[in-house]
Amino acid sequence: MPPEKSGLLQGTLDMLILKVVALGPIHGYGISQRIRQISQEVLQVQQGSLYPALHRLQKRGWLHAAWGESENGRQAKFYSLSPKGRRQLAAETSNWNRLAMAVMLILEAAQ
Amino acid sequence: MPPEKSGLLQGTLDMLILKVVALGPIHGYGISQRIRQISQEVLQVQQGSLYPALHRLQKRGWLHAAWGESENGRQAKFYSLSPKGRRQLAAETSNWNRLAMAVMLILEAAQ
DNA sequence: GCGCGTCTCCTAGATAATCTACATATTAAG
DNA sequence: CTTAATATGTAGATTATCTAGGAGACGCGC
Repeated sequence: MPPEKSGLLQGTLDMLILKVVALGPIHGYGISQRIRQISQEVLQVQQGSLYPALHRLQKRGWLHAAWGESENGRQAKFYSLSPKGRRQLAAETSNWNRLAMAVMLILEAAQ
Repeated sequence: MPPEKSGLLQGTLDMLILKVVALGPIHGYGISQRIRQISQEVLQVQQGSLYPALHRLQKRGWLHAAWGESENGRQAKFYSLSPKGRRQLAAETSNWNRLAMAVMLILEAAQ
């Protein structure tokens, strides 16, 4: 039963990445740390999910990537949000809100 | 791009079904209607998702099924929640709350 | 009596996201 | 000198959900 060990809600990864990148240019490894940190250790992005997702988002023109130097002086690929990515983030966020509210309506339905 | 046409948040269907069944015995077709209705048309469960899910939940011992007669006098399979199913619903609900709160933390992170 | 929409069940195959597990290189710390 | 952390990546498995079918029964309008 993998659902309970899942560190993510399926379908939210793209949105989470876009949001974190929207806070400022950041490299892949940093994105996963930031998501963990902001979510207080609740959300954990596996590397096997992270990198394919980054490539996917880049391919769709939502992220731009450029090699640079990390805080520790290492080579790292820094991602930033394109205008298209910004629009996508807005769309996904509003969709998430609609759906999450709807789920809560069900969960709070009178016993 | 299927994410925006999705009538569901991936991974929540089992929980939604368990919750609706927890409100009282109900047949499959009724479950999908009820989810749509309570969610104010936001959540839409396709039949191709619904029936496999019901069989899955039954197989895991969370639901019990029995043939009966619907409100319209037709043959319908009525589902009810087993004790195991009740525990599962509680677990999934608390997990959902944890994850949904964490997602919101990210989405509300300072710009 | 016919056709149509709705109710109610079902399955097969496609799609796509995420995970596990692996591989690699560099640096810091012990 | 070896382990942990930083940083990137891929291949293959798993699994949920969707699309697109099929089927039977009932009620209603004509």
